[in-house]
Amino acid sequence: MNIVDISKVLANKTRVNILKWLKDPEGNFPPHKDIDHFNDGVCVGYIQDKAGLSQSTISTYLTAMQNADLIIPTRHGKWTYYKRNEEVIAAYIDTLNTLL
Amino acid sequence: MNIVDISKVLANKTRVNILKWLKDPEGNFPPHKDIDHFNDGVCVGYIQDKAGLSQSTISTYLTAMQNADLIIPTRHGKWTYYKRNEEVIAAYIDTLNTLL
DNA sequence: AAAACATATCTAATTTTCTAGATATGTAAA
DNA sequence: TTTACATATCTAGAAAATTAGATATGTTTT
Repeated sequence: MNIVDISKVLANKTRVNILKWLKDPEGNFPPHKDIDHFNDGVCVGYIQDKAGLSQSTISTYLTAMQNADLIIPTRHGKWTYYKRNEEVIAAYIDTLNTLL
Repeated sequence: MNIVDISKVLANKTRVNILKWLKDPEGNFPPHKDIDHFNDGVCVGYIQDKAGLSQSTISTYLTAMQNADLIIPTRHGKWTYYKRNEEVIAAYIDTLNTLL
């Protein structure tokens, strides 16, 4: 858990929004076509539509967020689903609380 | 209180260190020559010495941190002292806790 | 008033981030 | 076994961040 790397992720409105949206997938995204739940998060295409940025940009963002351990990917067929890594998010805030 | 602007400040090791150091000025800096307390924080020169970066870089960092409302400047004679803005720091962490 | 000192701002070079188009890869459908 | 589709990676140009030297500003001292 790296404060600077995670802060870099949060230093961008779209990436902060993605984390917020993933907190309530049912409320923020349409249902998936292949599965009827959001247990593994949301597919890239939906996130892209909501963010209004290009496919490659969103993929780059998601990869950076995954490298910072903020989100967890799961492959379902041809889709990749991303969900929040609540442990790391909580640990980050906890660290800010004590160390900062 | 802007999440992205504050996160940009935290996206740099030296700036995070400055916030940490300012949490305990007595423990991290030598006493000032003109005054015998740290009520208004620490002068720029001491922060510069501790960080090991150039005067202009540290001044630029401190200005960015001040623009994000993370620190508060006070002028004493020819020195500028900087102290933490605890309200904004707490509000930032609070916002992360609920919104994020 | 001049010199000295602390800090801020200007300028500029280097590095990093942002962003998207083109292309590659992996999976499913025809 | 092509074709279509979803996502990832490559490439590259534009914008922003990093950093320091030079210079300006404000304050104190001589």
